[in-house]
Amino acid sequence: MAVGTSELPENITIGPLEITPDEHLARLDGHTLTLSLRELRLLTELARHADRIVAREQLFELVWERPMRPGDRSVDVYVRKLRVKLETALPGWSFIHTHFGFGYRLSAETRQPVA
Amino acid sequence: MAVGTSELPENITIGPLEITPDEHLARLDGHTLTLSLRELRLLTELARHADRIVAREQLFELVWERPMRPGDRSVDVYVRKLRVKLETALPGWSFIHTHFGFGYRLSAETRQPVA
DNA sequence: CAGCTTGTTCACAACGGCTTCACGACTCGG
DNA sequence: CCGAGTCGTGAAGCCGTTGTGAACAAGCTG
Repeated sequence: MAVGTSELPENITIGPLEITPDEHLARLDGHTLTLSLRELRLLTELARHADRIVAREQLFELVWERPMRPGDRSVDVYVRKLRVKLETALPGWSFIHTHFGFGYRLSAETRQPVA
Repeated sequence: MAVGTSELPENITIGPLEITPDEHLARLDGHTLTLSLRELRLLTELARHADRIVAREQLFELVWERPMRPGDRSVDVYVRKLRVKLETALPGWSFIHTHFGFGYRLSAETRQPVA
């Protein structure tokens, strides 16, 4: 596979979460998620920076490909949408973690021990 | 693998759905479906890409073997016809899933937990 | 030719996605 | 414990996409 020409989005696995940006597809626990374009792109960017905090502004620019206007809440709104869909598809796990004043971080964590 | 021209269609099984393109035949839950040529070909192409999203245009070109004109709704209409026949033959399951802005995806899912 | 099936196209209804706003809950420094 | 700023959340409005029923044309069969 040629690497480096232009950043090809590749498959990403974060615990039970698998993302295949090429195919506009994300699966959780084997179950295909129904995501809108923005939702998928946001999830993809979070996943590409898994376990690291991504600043809200950086996240916006990666997904929306334009600078974020001050006070724009779009990222929050889409984080919410993703959280709902992820929680629905796989209850008991949490993926998107808020870092107050900084941004968000993606990592697969079980809220309860997997009993 | 060469793609497209001379590939012999093979039998495909997607959950309770079995397709035998050779015999222009599709069975659902043991029940033989009555499909027109277009319907069968559409279903077959969806099945060949099971669990993946097939873009509307790609689907059209696979089935109609000519480029899709902008605004052509044929795929939608035939998806509808297939959905009706599939639902009639096996209520409670859904097979053809819409991915807004991209296309369709075939996978066997029960709407209600199989209690 | 009459009747049926298939395929195509259209028009309108219904739905989904994106953006923005409003308000309440929360966090943190002091 | 307070206040300012940040985040969570639900909903409205607009618009493009998809769902749906039906009309119409073409071909086949008896």
